[in-house]
Amino acid sequence: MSATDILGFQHRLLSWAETQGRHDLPWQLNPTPYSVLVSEIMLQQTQVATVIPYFERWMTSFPTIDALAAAEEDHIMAHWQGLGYYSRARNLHKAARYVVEQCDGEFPSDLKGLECIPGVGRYTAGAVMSFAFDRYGPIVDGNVKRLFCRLFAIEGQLASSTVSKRLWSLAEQLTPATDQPLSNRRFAQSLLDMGATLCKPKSPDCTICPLANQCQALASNRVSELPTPKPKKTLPVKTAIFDWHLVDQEIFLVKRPADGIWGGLWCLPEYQQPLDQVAETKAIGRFRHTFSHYKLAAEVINMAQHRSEHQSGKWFALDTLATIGLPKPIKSFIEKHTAKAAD
DNA sequence: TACCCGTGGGG
DNA sequence: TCCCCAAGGGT
Repeated sequence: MSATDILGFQHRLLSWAETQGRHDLPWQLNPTPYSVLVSEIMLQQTQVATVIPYFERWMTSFPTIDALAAAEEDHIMAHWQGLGYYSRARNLHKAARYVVEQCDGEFPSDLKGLECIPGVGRYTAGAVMSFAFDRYGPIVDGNVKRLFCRLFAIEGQLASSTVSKRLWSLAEQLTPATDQPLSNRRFAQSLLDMGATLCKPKSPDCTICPLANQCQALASNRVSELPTPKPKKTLPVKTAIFDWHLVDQEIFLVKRPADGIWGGLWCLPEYQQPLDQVAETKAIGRFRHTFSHYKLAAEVINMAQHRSEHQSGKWFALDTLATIGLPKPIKSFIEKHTAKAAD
């Protein structure tokens, strides 16, 4: 694109966002590097409406990066419970300690420095640059990918290195330099707003799009075909057995290791063995759950002799479960099977 | 590169 | 019900 085309793009985009963009999201109110980081991590692969109440609670409980760095992991996980992708919460804790201990409490204000923070990749580094510092920080997220793939009629898998390089290259070119009159913060927000509310995955509003004139997908009637959809795969089904011990309104839970699914959360003890190899069991119930990459068919039983094998386990009073993090399906199962006690 | 990592909204 | 996919990062 010529320099004139780039300026035209930037001005049409920002002028549209001035009236049609989002200006009242909680993390737009008084952005600091810390609040921007928290919101960006929460927003990874998670919808805005879902994040808002989590963000509000988080900033109330952990208002500063020092408060977060000093917090207990269980307290942190309790605040993340239900958001999913729990490594984000653990990384955010690491990030706080990193900035406090390695950076003297001061956020790096350049892309390279930001990408050294645990859980911060190229997108998030650009977002912090733009939103927190109002400086040059190109961003390529799902919204930008969709918008650019249509504007420039880019075909091919989004995950491929060629498409990825092309998208980042475009973002670097189209993002205004730090010292230009255009605000980097407003530019980044406008890109996201355009992708999220106008250039939507399904039924985009091309008739009122200020960029329709230069949209190559629209010109060639390929808007619905771009970006190129991912090849779909059928999810494998895994089975799991969970052990149920409920005595005097207390339940026995085990803290899951950090690396696997539901890392860092408290859960019913899990067993992989076939059920018929376990003696003296009582059926409690079953549930199904779909993850991003597999389906889980779970059975919950009571195995009297197995509880003592879990040194890491602890008993929790049912009315204290809100103070720790539990996997959503486990929490739902416990609530369902202890509901009668509340009446 | 492709897989792992959650949950919920909306068509 | 099924499917896509959401302000991605780590490995």
